[in-house]
Amino acid sequence: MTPAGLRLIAHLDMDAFYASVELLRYPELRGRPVVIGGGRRHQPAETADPATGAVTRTFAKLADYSGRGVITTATYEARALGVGSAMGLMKAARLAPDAVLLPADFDRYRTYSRRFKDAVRAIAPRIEDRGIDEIYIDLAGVRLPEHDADGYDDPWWRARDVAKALKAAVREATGLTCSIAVAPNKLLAKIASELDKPDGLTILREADVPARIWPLPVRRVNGIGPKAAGKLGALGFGTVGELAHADPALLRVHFGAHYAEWLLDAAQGRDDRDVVTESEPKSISRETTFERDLSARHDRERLSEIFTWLCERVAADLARKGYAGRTIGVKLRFDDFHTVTRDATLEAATQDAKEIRRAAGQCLRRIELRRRIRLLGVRVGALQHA
DNA sequence: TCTGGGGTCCTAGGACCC
DNA sequence: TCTGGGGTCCTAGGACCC
Repeated sequence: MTPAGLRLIAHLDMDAFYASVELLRYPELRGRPVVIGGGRRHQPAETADPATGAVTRTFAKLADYSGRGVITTATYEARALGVGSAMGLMKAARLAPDAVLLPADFDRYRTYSRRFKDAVRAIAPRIEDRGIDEIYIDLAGVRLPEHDADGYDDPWWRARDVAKALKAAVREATGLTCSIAVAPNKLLAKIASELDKPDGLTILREADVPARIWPLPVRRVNGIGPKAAGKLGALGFGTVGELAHADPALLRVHFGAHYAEWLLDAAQGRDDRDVVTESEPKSISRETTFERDLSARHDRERLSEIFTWLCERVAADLARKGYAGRTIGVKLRFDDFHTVTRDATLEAATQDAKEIRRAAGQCLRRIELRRRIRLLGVRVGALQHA
C-alpha cells in the first residue's frame, strides 16, 4: 500500500526525440552529429547504383543551410559540439558545419508519440500530456502483475520497478529510449528526469532535495526562464539552494508577492499540482516567419496572400478538431523583433475562414505598419465545441 | 546571416454593471 | 457637486514551455 499522503509522480521524457526517430530510419547516421530543423528543402537525396541497385543516401550538412530556421533537436553527438535546441541554424553551422541537417517530419513524430503514450497508458493509465515527447504519470495505485499484494512494503522500490517496466514498454513499442524520474510531485519529477539522461531512471525522495536539487542552477526549475534566472543571478541566487534560503521580503520586492512565494516553494521542492489527465484547448493559431522581411507597402499582395492562407489553415484546424472560437487575433513581428498583437471578440463563435479573415483584417488595420514585417500570425481563442 | 511555431498562464488597466 | 467597491469581460503584452 502507498502510505496516505505520499504521492508517486513520474516524469517521462523521450531522449532527443525527433533526432532519435530520424535515426530509426537512417541508421547509418548513428554516432554522427545530427540536427533537426529548417524547412523542406534539405530532404536526403537517394541515388541507386544502376549495376547493383544499392541505394545511397546523401544528407545535407549544416554548412549548406541558408535561412532563418532554428534547431528543434540535436543528437548528443551534435550537442557535444556546442549546438542545441532553439539555436539559429546559421549560428549552428558556424559551430558544427559538418553536422547532418534533417528537416522535421511532424507527422512521423506524432505517430511515435502516440505509440509511446499508448504503451505507458497500458501500464499506468493516469497520464498528463506535456507535448509531443513528455508526460507526467500518476503512479498511485499502479501495480505490476508480478507484484504480490503485500510483496513490496517500500513504495519507492515498487515505483522503481514500475519505471523500469515503463521504459521497457516504451522501447518495445518504439525502439526508442526515454528518461524517467519518480518523485513526490511534478516539479521534482521534472527536474529529476534530466539528472540521468539519456536512458535515465531516477528516484528522488523529498529527503534527497538538499543533496541533489539544491546544487543545480535555478534555470533547471520548470517555470524559471531566462528573465527570472537573470534577475535571480544579479541578486546573487545562482543555485536552487541559494534561492531556497533567500529572504522572502527581498524576493517580494523584485518579483511580486505571488511569484516570490512560488519561487520559494519551488526551491524547497514543494508543489501540490495534480496530474491533469484531461484538458480542452484554449486557442488555435498559425503563424509564419517570412524568408525575407516584407514591406506593408511594396509586398502588399504577397502579405495579403499569406494572411488569407493563415486564416484558411486556422479554419481547417478548427474544423478538423471540432472547435469554433469567438476571439480572433493577429500577431505581427517587425524586423527589429518587436512583436504586437491585436484581437477582437465577435458576437458568436466561428470556424469560417472568410469570417476569420474579415475579423483578423480589422485587427491588422489597428496596427501601424512602419517597419518591415518578419512574422505574421492568426489566432482564434475563446474556443467552444462546434 | 542572430532569434521557429504552437501553445498556456499571468498581470494590469479600462469598460461596464450593480 | 469631489468620488466606494466588488465583479466580470475584454485587450495587450510578456514570461515561459515543448
